[in-house]
Amino acid sequence: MARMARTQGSHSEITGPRVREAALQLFAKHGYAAVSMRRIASEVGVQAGALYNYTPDKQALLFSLLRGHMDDLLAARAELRDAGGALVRLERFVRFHIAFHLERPEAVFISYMELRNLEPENFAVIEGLRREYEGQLEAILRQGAAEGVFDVSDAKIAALAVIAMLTGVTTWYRSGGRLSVPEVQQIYWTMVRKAVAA
Amino acid sequence: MARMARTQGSHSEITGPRVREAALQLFAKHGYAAVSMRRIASEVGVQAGALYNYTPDKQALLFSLLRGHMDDLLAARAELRDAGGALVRLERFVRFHIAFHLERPEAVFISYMELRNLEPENFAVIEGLRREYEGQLEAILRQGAAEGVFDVSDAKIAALAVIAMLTGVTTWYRSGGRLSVPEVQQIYWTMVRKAVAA
DNA sequence: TGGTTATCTGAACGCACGTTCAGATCAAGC
DNA sequence: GCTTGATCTGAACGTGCGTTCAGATAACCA
Repeated sequence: MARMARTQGSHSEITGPRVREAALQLFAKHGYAAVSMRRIASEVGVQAGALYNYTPDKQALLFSLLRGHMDDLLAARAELRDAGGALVRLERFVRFHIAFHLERPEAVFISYMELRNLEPENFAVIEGLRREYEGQLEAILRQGAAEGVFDVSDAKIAALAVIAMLTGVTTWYRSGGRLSVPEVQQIYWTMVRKAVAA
Repeated sequence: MARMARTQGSHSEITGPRVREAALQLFAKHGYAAVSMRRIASEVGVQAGALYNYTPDKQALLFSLLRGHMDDLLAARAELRDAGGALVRLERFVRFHIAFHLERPEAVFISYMELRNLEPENFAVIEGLRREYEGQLEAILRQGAAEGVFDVSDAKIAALAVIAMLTGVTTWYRSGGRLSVPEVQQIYWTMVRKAVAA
């Protein structure tokens, strides 16, 4: 006797997140274009058609993942206490950035790699959120320059350089490896502090 | 009257490089998996079948591009004078890395993005070449630590951090923009020098 | 318990993919 | 100028793609 339609225990609150999680992992591992809807469905344990209960199409699924990641990033950053002198603000930023990014390496990966697979208007949205985040670091660097504790000839470039350096941890860090997250934070914070110091 | 086969002016010395160049540009812009052989062929002005005079398959084409890029990188680096104290060696490395990478942004891009589309044994080759390059910077940092001019707690991590920061220039630099290459080199060299200074 | 809605299957659609190959045409050397 | 080999066309192959949808079944609610 064939099971032909709605399956036992099926629930959108369960299947929905599983679809997103499977897509995230597969996109990170193989790339958006290389992953088929059928492959995502098979990971979830469902037929391909069922995915369309959760996304209007494949592109929207990718965008939703990137958008969610950027929203999470900005929300987590907004929850951080952010008062004080430029030096302590920078230290908080550095430690936050590393911890946040090491917690979700797949989302970080696709947020950098799959931008080009976004339709132009979707791309613009993500790009805008990213610039907002970069702008926060830039503001800290400017504050420090004004306070006289930092010496950066170009705050915008310095912000991009620091973020590139910090985000790079996701390419080599392996949990359970030689270094713990706090140790990594300490190493990078030391380098950043010296790099921008007056 | 239909032109049916070999076309006028066709030459492997001409078509071959054009195939590689078209593949490089398209892979960089849209990603390996998203670019079809037909699309590459159309860019070259040829039918898809003709590409197979120049590569056994699509995967080999990608690998050849990455391999060529890494070989170019190591060869160019090897041509550099590399004697002297750690400080001047580091400065040479930084300026070289920026100049080299800004000259071939597409190759840099795919060398980082399309690694996951390499078959395991091809991946291992590229990974090995990359480690060799990273090792050269690491050695400079160790030398500087021994000389007492650098203070880096972990030379391997510091090397990766510096390379990530430097390579990041390719994501924002636009030729004809606000900054010239020498200006960019100066900004980054200043930050790197301070970051690792004793 | 019965009716309604949410969820999923299975099949189908047209299309594009990577790759192969026989045959046509051009370039080059004698 | 003819022959030979290099180069390309055009068609074809099987496969897998994203997406749609009618119908079947489970979950839910009155």
